[in-house]
Amino acid sequence: MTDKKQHILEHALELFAEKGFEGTSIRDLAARADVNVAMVNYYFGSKEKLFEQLVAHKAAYARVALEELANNPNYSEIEKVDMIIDNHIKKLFGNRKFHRVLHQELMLSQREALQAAIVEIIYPNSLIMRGVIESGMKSGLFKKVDAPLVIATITGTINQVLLSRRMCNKLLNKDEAYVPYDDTRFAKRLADHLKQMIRAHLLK
Amino acid sequence: MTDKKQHILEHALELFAEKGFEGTSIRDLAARADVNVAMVNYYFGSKEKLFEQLVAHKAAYARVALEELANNPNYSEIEKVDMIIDNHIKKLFGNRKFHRVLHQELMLSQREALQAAIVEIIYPNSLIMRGVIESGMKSGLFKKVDAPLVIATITGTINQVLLSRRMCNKLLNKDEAYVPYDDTRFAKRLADHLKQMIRAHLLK
Amino acid sequence: MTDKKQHILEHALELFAEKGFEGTSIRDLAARADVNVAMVNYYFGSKEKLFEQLVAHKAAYARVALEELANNPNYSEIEKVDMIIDNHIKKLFGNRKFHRVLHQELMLSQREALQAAIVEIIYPNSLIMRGVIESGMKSGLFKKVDAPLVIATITGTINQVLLSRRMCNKLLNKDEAYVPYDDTRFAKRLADHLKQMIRAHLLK
Amino acid sequence: MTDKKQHILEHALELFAEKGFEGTSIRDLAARADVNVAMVNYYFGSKEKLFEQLVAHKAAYARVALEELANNPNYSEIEKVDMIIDNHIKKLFGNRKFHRVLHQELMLSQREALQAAIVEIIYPNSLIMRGVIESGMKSGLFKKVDAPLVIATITGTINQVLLSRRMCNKLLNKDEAYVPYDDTRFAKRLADHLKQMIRAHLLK
DNA sequence: TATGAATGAGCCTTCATTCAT
DNA sequence: CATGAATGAAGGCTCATTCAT
Repeated sequence: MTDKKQHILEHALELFAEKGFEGTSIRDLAARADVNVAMVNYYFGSKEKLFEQLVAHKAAYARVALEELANNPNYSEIEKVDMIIDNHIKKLFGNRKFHRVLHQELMLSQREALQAAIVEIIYPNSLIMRGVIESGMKSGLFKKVDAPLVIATITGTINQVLLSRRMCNKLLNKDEAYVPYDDTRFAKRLADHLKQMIRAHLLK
Repeated sequence: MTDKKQHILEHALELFAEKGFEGTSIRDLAARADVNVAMVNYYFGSKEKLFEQLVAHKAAYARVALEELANNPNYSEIEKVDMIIDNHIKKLFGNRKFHRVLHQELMLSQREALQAAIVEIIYPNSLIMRGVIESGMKSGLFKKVDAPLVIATITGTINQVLLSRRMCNKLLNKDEAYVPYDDTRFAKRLADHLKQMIRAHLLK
Repeated sequence: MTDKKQHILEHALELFAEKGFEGTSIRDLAARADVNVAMVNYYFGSKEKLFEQLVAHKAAYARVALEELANNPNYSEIEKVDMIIDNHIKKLFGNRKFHRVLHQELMLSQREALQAAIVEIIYPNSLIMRGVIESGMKSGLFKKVDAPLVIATITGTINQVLLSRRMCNKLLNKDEAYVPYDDTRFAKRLADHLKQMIRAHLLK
Repeated sequence: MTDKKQHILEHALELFAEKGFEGTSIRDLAARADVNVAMVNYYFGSKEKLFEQLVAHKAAYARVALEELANNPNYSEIEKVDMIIDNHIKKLFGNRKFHRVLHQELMLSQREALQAAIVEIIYPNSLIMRGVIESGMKSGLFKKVDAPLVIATITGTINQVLLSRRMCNKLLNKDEAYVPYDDTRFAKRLADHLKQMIRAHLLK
């Protein structure tokens, strides 16, 4: 992919995250990326296709494998859960703009095809988490729990603080200027909370 | 409020939930509610004000008596937590369209005033939950936990399954036609998961 | 005519003078006159008809007779010219809002029928002036002059200072807040100028 | 400036002169100039800015060398006045559409910024005339006169016949089809009237 | 007589997109 | 490969007017 396309995608991500798909105009985008308005259609065909390419392009990050971790026999299931939590927080915090864009789309009932694609991006990680949890249950290390909902808890808790900074800050009693996602202490705090809770829930 | 206004608000809620604020045009809205396009501006002044009124109107439901529950001395803190979970699931499931609309807006960095209003709607519930948890910690019933993040877990878990039916079904291995939110067994399943996990996390 | 109609016409005159016909909405008008928007159509049938009635109603003032003066044998023609000038200034200054409305319409090539009506309002006065001037020429008191253009000079000079206060003040080196039309000294100054010039032009 | 812009401006001038600023819609304008409705905003940004550019563009004609004439020592003041009158009539007759547009705006109390711009266009000419008259008074050639009002007479007389053809024809006893502004004999007649009158008024 | 509610048409503007170069 | 020019469609909104009461 050319640098220019990369450049446009990068700025598009920001704008979509800030203003949503409909709220972002090609003019906005061209202005922000400092390219001609015709460039977008020239490179991507349409605004919608740009959006799809953005998802496809950025999705790469999501496909870095939790898999290895899941298959590694050197760790116990509970250690794997801990690592998954750490890994997940790090990844989502680092890609929070993209993550917001995904969730915006997921929430709407338009662009169904894209939604399916997004699910395919997000779901594999869930599957791996599930594998670990079920393995833990089978081996007798974990209690019998509702694995899908445990996963919903892990991702849901992270999303809850990730998707709206305003809401997050209110919850944490922070002032509006605080950016929790750049604060490694907050990442640790969140990870600790999740690990502790999930351990209490899973371990016999 | 007149029936017509109610009527418009009801349909607007649907559309906003499906297509987002920007994605919904006044013409869409008028067509869905079967009124003249000028009606919307006649009644509400502008699309934005319609949205605000929608939030203000629907927000009424949110001010139900969680507070009474929290202050009721007949229940222990852990019982209160259970009840809060049940109450929360019921309330959010029943108003999921509105809830989706709120979260869409919350995710974007536009219409700041509206966001602040939304926070004011959602936050009080968090505050009450927090009071219960802290009371439980003080009384020695609960372990020392990160109360704000416990709340994030409760609301985040519910949101995770609520905000995207497609994602939820995928997670649960259900087919696409399944509507978990109308299935009381699913509500119970979710409540059980949350209660069990939160109990494990909170109780000494 | 009812008080209410009068009331509406009065406020309509102001608005039309300030903002023009197209620039004035029935809503503006209803708000300014503090009546229901439907009143205007109820009373006058349409915005255009209101305008026509406004012209017809206010035109009455214009038909107060210069005639008597013109036919009065006790005055010489030059005395009559002086009186016509004084009379004209007084009348136009006193009805400057209406006069502005007339000239706005006269300048546009819409509402042709109305234009004809406006000409009929203004023209008679010209005719009388013309009679006086021609009588003066015939009696040998006046030089041979271009009577229609003399009239154009009298009315044109008054209009020049009357139709745009901003331009008038600039010309007179007055600040923007000055309202020349309420200042009797300015009326006298204008009359003196016209009389002196017209006398120099007419008298042998 | 591109041909297309010129083209639009030309037709816009016509329409504004016929129907006023508010009375002219962008659709009218696009239809008359045979361009897309979006073109106007593409080129000018808004209807109001189009108008401003129209004024700015056409105003160029107004900055002709009246000044040189006024400063030319080879002519006496009365000769200069004569030349100013000729020059003024020629200029205004030749740009009567533009001139009507200016006066329409000048008459209304909206778009104040534009009015100020218009005054800046028209006023310099007045200033030059004034300089000539005052110079004549100082040199003893002219009587003591009210210079600003002499200018009001010159411009006012021309405007009086210029701004409404209908009124002008009525005054001149011409039929409605007559176009005085294309008739050089009428221009001469008007010039003769003004020169003769102003001479009688000014010269000792 | 008087008016709040309702409407279809039209307003200016911006949109995503296409095209000629 | 890149882009300024151009466009039809749609955007939110206001208009004068009508209607039921």
